[in-house]
Amino acid sequence: MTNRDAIEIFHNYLATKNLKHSEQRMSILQDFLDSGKHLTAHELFVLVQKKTPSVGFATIYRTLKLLCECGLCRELKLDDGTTRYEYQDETQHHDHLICTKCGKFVEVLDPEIERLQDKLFDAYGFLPQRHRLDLYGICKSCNK
Amino acid sequence: MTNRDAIEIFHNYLATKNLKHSEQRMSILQDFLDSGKHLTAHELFVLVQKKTPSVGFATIYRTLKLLCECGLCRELKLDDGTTRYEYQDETQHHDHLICTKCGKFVEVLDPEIERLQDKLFDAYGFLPQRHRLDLYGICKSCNK
DNA sequence: TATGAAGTTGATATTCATTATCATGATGAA
DNA sequence: TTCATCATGATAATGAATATCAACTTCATA
Repeated sequence: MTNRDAIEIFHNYLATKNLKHSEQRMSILQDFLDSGKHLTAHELFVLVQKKTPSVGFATIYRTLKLLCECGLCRELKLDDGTTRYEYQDETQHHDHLICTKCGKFVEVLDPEIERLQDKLFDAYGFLPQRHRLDLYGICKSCNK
Repeated sequence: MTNRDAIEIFHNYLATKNLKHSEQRMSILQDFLDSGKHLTAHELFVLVQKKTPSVGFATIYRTLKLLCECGLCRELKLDDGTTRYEYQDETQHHDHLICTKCGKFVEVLDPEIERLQDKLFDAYGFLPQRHRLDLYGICKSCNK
């Protein structure tokens, strides 16, 4: 999915909800797309402020909420209590390897694990909705 | 592991840290052990207050922290933002199936998934520390 | 069993992330 | 251009968790 696609998804979502465009929303989306992934709200705030200093903190949260609603963003509540937001390509689910020293995120996917998870849902009579797998460890460069 | 074992672990931990026993700590541990698992701090607070009304909120948090430190308790930060504490039998790691309607927790374990996770750590050169797998869905009784 | 150093407590203040409020400003269909 | 509606920034408010502090316990020692 290109940035253009993402922007269109956002526009369409605003349209269906009778919401309006705004410079702030576009600016936030742009920085969100351009930046590395897995930002905190505060980190995104700092990024956006560089180009659009007038943007307020509340608008960051409001826009992140919209992005989550339209599927472009995923909210990650980590075990250390922080919340991070990552750009989500709907077509590409993944889990995370997280370095507990430097905070590095690696996106991983193991089809076999995914399959076994569905088997677990099934075994307990659950209707699967989503899952959350975070693998915490120490990355190669931190482990020297 | 019996409750008696757990209490001994807690006592030993206090001893090694030169910490003291107290009625409050024992009362909290007892309720924590007796109750169902996966309590919020507030739920535990309410439980404890029934028997020991004078116990303050801060002491609940302080004691939960100690219990986590000595391995009797695991803190779960859930995707809905709530934090729950579960009694942890060190010998028995498990993951969770969580019903998004009624909040039911089912403890599950798939040795094959565990094995594949270690393979993932390995494939990316990570030193494994821990992981976190939450499966969200709708349980049988909520799906009727 | 009395002492006292050190740890513990409850109440409360504080912090921090997030959300709600509200007066003012921006958007866009007509 | 109008104007109903929505969005915004500033700020207040919330809620969970932690820090502070004076008063109270604990427990090793005398």
